[in-house]
Parts: sequence; structure tokens; C-alpha cells
Amino acid sequence: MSATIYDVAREAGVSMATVSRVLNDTAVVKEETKKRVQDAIAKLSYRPNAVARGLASKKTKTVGVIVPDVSAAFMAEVVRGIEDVARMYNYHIILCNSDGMLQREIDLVGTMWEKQVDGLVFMSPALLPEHIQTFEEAQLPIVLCRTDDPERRIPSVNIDNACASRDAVAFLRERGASRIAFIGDRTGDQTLTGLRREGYEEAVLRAGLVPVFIDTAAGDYASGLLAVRTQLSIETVDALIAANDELAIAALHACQDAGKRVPDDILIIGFDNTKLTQMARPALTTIAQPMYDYGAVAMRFLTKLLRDEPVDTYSVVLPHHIAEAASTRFHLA
Amino acid sequence: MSATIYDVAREAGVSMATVSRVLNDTAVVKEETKKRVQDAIAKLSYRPNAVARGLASKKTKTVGVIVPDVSAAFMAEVVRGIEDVARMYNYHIILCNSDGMLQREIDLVGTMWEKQVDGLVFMSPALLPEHIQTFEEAQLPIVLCRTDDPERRIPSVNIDNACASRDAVAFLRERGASRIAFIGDRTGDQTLTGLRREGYEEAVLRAGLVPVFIDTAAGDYASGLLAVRTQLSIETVDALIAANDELAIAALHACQDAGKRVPDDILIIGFDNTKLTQMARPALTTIAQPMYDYGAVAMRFLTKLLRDEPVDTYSVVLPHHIAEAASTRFHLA
DNA sequence: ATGAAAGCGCTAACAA
DNA sequence: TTGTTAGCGCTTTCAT
Repeated sequence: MSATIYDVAREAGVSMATVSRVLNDTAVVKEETKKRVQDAIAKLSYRPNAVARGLASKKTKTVGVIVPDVSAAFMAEVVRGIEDVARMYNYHIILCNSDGMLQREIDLVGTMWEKQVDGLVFMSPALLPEHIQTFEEAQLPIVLCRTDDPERRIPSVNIDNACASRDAVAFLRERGASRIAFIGDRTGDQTLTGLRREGYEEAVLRAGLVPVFIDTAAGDYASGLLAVRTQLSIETVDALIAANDELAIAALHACQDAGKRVPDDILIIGFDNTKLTQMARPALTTIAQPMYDYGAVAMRFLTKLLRDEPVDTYSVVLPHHIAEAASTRFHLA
Repeated sequence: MSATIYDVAREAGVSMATVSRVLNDTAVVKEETKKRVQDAIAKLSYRPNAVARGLASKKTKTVGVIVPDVSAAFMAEVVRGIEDVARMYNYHIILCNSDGMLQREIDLVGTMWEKQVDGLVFMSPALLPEHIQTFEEAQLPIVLCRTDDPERRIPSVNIDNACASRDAVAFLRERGASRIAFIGDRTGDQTLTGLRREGYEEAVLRAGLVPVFIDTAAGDYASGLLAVRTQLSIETVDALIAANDELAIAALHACQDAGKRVPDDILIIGFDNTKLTQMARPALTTIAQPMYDYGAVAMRFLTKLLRDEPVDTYSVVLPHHIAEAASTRFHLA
């Protein structure tokens, strides 16, 4: 059995309250007594029990993080951002994967409540009324991350996806493209891909061009490869915007396999700026999102909520930009 | 304020002990009373407070997971495996990044103890005496994951890295390679890359060939690209084994940039089998490691320790195999 | 089959 | 500046 605050008190010849005071620096303690207490702590190699502390103080210094799937490159980076900021503010994170399944998400919010987390960072491809209701019942400070709440009821951190797509269309038109297609899934990533698709469609129509949609079964490489191969007459298109980088690489390879040269015959632009883009040949132009910052900003936001610091807005919009690489650049050296 | 076990007891007209019994199924309760209790629970939408439970039972149903960096593709996949199995056994995970820094790792084990985690899954590029000492002091069930303990003092889950490298050398020789180089870093991933390098060197020497080492500053793409460009006279080599997939892709691109064709002029083989390998052109042959299983097996192992189930061995060795793709295959269709 | 009561290790009034 | 004393919400003997 290891030492308790009581043992330390006895060893130092003071009351447990005093020990608690030097531990938490919650009241002034005479230098000399403080020294005695610290010596006792060292001697017994005492460490406070966070569970007992949590029960007594009703604060666990732990936040829940619910993501669809950490093993996705994007998510992993976001989680890293969350954890870094959490540590900075002395929090730990309990990480849960929901696979984007509503019931699991709901259950998780419940078990996170049971664990008495101080708050929650929540990521999901689409926000439903059920989510909102669950959040309200949970009575927990929650920050949405890369999860759009159209009605802005829950604090959130996002980029402007539709705008990003419009920028991509403009970018491609500047480079001479006039038949621009969009490749993305209509199932899994609903809202997110939806916003990107909307921006694309709007920009294309406004330019007097014809939208071309390539629908994939999911957002991964294999789905992308299949969709481009089966749905696209490559001759009819001179540029491609993908809903994420993995799909962009799939499109790139499908085009190359069909004998098309990128960027000479067709321009390709991805979404997210994961590491993958640099590892493609040609390297992929992509709409860069601040992945790490997504997490970092969301967690920072949450700490503000937890400390009742003032927040200027309930929906943070992060900047995006187009990171240009070879896949949209003619005349390489 | 939400309901406590006491409220439920009053509502059901029983004692809190009885409520606890139906909650935990820890003793027989008459069907009728059980029903009353369950109704009361539903009516008050009562949820047990896990912190109080943890304090009373000394079990938190939480395990700590310490990894160098979740944002690395490999780690993220492992973490996913850990979390899946943890959930299966009703555990949650507290995730921490150490960046492989010893002091941080030591501190983390300490704070995980404070959080009263029931156990720990630990990953680190190299295991030092300080680690062992920390683990012993912590008095926690610990399972090492992809972390070699040469003296087998701590339960661990690994593959046979040296053997895998030997297999790779044999594989390349079968395909006619006779000047095989190894590319990896000598700094960060010490032990792990070290084992892989040893296996390579041993196999090459035994075959009467000359080892060629390309040392990188780190294990990432940029370091790999630089190292191959500056250190390798590509003419002198007809095959390359990389310490990980990212380095393999870097090598691939460096070779291509130098006008060499893969696999025609030079064979390349990676290590780990991350998603990257499929997204390279040509697709990369790689030494496949069961990334997800790494985590899953380690966590399963830990649950056995936590439930005092018998374990047949303290060091699990997972199988590896060579996943062949275009980068070592001549005469593509 | 059920209840009473004593902790688990700490924080936080309230006194002194 | 320090000590005393209640809890926090639960599990777990020990009785009944």
C-alpha cells in the first residue's frame, strides 16, 4: 500500500488540511511548515490519488475525446493537437472511436459522463438532432471539432469548406481548366463532403460550366480508384477536385493508369493536406487544412470554457489555403 | 445535480446496498426488488459515478496508453487496436504522447499512477534501465508493445525484427539482387531500427555480400530523400531495404529522380505495411507487420493480467510476412 | 435476500 | 496560519 495524505500529515506533524494546502497551493502556509511537508512527501514518495481528488473536488482534470477513427491520418493529427494542448493545461484525454455511428456516439457521451470528464471534444462527420439532445442531457462543456453545426448551438472549430471548394475551382480556372469534376462520397462523410460539394457546384455553375460528379462508395483509396475507373470518361474532363487527399491520389493513379499525364492532360487537387500529398508523384496540390491546429484550437477553446474565461465567439473558423504542388503545375524543371 | 445511488434506493424503497447489488450483479436479488430498482434507475435516469466507484473499489476500468506520437500512421493504427479491445472488455484508455523522451515517459508513468489506471500499454523506440526502474516503482501491470526488452523482464508484444530483415535479404537475393543496401536512422528509433539493421547485416555477410548503410537523420520522408540523394551512388546498388515505409517511398522517389527505374534497375522493399505502400507508384513491397493486431494483442494481454488469467508466455512474438507488390516485381502486365 | 455502517483518499468549509 | 470535521458517491463487510 502506498502513502496517503494522512501519512504525510503524520510524518510532517501537521494536519491533512495543511498537506492539502501545500499540495494545491490553495492557501498560504508558513515556509517552515511547507518545507516539513515537502520533506515528508519526498520521504514517503507520496503521490496524490487523482480519483479521490476527483470525487472530493468534482473535477477530474480529464476530458473525453470522441473521434470517428484515430487510425485515419487526419484524425490522428488532430488528436495529437488536442493532447498537446490538454497537457499544457494539465488535462488528460480519454480517447474513444465511434466509427461515426450515432448510437455509439450517444453511448460514449453517456459513459464519458459516468467517468466524470470535465468536458468533451467531439468529432463526427454529420451532426444530427439526436446529437444535440444528447449533448444537452449530458450537461457537459462540449466543443465540436471539424463538425458542422448549421444552427451554431454548440461551440465549434471548423474551416469554411464551401469557400475552400470555391477557391479550388477558381484556382483551376486560372490555370485554364474548364471541365472540372468533383469526386467524393455521398454516404459516410455526409455533411462534410456535402459542404465541399456545394461549394464546388456553386462555383462551377456561376462560371457557366457544367458540374460533373463522381460518387464514391466511401472516402478511401480503393473506393476512389474504382469510382474513377468506372464512372469517368477521362476525355471529358480537364481537372479534378477530390473531397480528400486519399481520393485525390486514387484519382491520380486511375488517370495515370488510363494513360493520362498529370498535370499535362488533367489537373488534380486534393483536400486536407495530409502527408500523403508529398508522397505522391507528381506531388499533389491540396486544400490545406490546419489539422494539428484543429485539435489544438478546439482543446484551447474547451479550456476556456472550463475556466470560465470569456470567449469571443462560439464558432471559430480556421483559415485554409491552397498548397500548390506539381499536380497542378505545368512545365516542371 | 443528478441522482445518486441514494436517491435510487429511496425511490425504490430499498437500501443503497441493494441498488449496488443490482448494478453490479454482485449478489442475488429477488426478481421483484430488482425490477423496482431498475424502474427507479430508469425513472431518475440514474448513472453511476465512475469516480466514486473507482475510489471505493480501487479499480478505475481505465488503462493508460503511452506512445511516442499518435500522429504517426503506424501508432495511430496500433492505438485503434488497443482501444477496440479495451472497449470489448469495458475499459477506457487515457492516451499520452511521449515523443520518445525518457523524462516525459517517466513522468507519464507517474501521473498515470496518480490517475489510478488499472494498467499500462507502453510503446517506446528503446527500453532503458530507467524505464525498468520506473515500471517497478509504479507497481502497475504493464505490457510493452513493439518495444523490445532484451532481458524479457516486462511482458511484451513484438515481431522478430532481425528475422524479418533476414527474410527481406533472402527475398531480394531470390530475385537476383546482389548489392543490397539498408537505409535507416541511427538516432531516434535506436533499438528498433537497430534490430532491423542487424538482421540485414547478418544475412548480407552470411551471403558473402558487402553491407551498404545509408544513414538518415530521422525516420521520415524528408530525411530519407536527403540521405539517398547525398549518400548513395545508385549505380553501386541493385536493391534497397528501408527501415520503414516512409523511408522506402523517399528512396523510391530519390531513385526515380535520378533516372532509375523501379523495379527494373533497382528493387525496393519497405517495412511496416502502412497504407502508404499501396499509394506509391510502383506500389511498394514491404515487410508487413500486423499494426492493428499489435495493439489488439497487447491490450488483450493486459486484460489477462488484470483479471489474473493465466498467460502462457511473457513475450508474444507476432508473425510477419513480406507483402509483395510492384516495387520488386519484374515484367508487369 | 436485504440493510446498516464503515471506509476509499481527498477537498473545502468552518473554527480556532 | 493551522486544525477539525463533513462530506464526495460508491463498494463491501458484517449482521439480520
